[in-house]
Amino acid sequence: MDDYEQLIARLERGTLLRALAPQQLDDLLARSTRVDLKRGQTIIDQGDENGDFAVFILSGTVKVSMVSATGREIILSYSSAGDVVGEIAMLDQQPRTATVSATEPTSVLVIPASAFQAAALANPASMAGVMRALASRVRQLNLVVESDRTFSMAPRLARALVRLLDPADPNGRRLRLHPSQSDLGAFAGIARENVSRLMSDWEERGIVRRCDRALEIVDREYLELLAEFGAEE
Amino acid sequence: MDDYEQLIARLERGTLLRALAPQQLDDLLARSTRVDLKRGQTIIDQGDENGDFAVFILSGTVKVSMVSATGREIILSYSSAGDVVGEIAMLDQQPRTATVSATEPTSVLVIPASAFQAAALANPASMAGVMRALASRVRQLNLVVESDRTFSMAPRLARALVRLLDPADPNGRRLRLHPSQSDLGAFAGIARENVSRLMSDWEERGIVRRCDRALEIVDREYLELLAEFGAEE
DNA sequence: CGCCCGCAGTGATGCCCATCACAGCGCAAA
DNA sequence: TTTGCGCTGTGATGGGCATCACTGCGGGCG
Repeated sequence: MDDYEQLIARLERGTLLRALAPQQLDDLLARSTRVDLKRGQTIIDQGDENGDFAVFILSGTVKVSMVSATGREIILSYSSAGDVVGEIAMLDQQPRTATVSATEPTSVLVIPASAFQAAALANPASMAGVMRALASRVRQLNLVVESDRTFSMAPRLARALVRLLDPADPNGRRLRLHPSQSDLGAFAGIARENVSRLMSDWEERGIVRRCDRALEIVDREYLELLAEFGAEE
Repeated sequence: MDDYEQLIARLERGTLLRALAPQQLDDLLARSTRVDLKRGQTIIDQGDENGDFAVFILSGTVKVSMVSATGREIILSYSSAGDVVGEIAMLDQQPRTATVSATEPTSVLVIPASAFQAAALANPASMAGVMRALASRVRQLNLVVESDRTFSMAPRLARALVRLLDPADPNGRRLRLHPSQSDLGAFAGIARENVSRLMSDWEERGIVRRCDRALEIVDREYLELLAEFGAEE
């Protein structure tokens, strides 16, 4: 395994396993398997009963989505290198509620529940990180519910764009990835046509800009205000 | 402390601390303080920075709610004896995102973060229960997002009622508590007036019944189908 | 007792937004 | 090149539901 060092470097960033001691990490890696996904390929399927593994993202990006009873796609989140997905079903032994698929060539580490439990036993302190990660997921979802219930289209789309900003640089104007308008709609909870209309509007008002299929935020502060308060003052 | 035995009995039911050994439980109880709440009294305030405690409910019921940017109330959940609330902020050290207040006379146990951490260190296995509880919260919230985005009023209200059914008996027709129509609206994400309209409709169609301010489910299966699939077939 | 306030019912109004429909457009495969 | 497909822009339409406005009701409190 020649990119072992690289794996470790990635793991250092991750929330799940940050606190593992080196030999525990060795053990975990030995029990896990690396999988390379092509664009569009899924690693977890909604409804699957055998949810006995979690997925650690080594590189690339995945989208976590579900198909509602009416057939509409709902994108819950995008996750990229260093994140863990699929731990919910692994923890509570219920069927998968969401589908995880790669939005670009992506490699992941499939961690079986047994390996996770072994790591938890060997180093209980590492579970604090897991709990923190879960707590922030709950927090994030609370915000989504609030936004869905009280805001109109524009603030919701603004919030979706803010969530796509690279968390690494707090003043950046570049997005982590550039989904299609359909996906943006499924992420923000609005119809695709209205994504188009809002983007046109924002572009001519100088809030965003589009250079060859990529979106760039011009007035980040405006979008953040909109995302937080739901209206321009 | 004469109702000590009773406390223990409650704790046994709880998800948070089920796995604690007796002497660890003693320790946790010694570090915690019991608080009795009157109807309407709050124990956790949205926005509060000092989120260094969680709340274990000994008896009674609380509602977990937040006030959105537009001033509308959003009820995230109702919790009753044996549940734990407020652990999110305790785990991730962020401000409180929700308010917790009693809907009836309620006694709770305030567990400081330090006591929680001590219990975690003393008995790491107990953390598995905490993680499972958090996982099911995430799962529940995913369902709420799905429901908000794809269903119309009636299925959303149906889902709210189903969530208020007593989880203890799986075929029961009685609700755990009987909120006002305003609160039902805030729970289901619809306007109070429409709760009224839907209830009238359902009552004359024999789906629910109202005897002196209390609501009783008549056709539970109908509501469950509506809640799951969004339309009657 | 009478007052007031919170809760419930119900119609009218309007607007936000999903949906339908269709037209360009770039790109990849045939 | 031609065909087809996925993505994008834009108008028209209609319905669902929030909101407003008002009435009635009961119960707690002065």
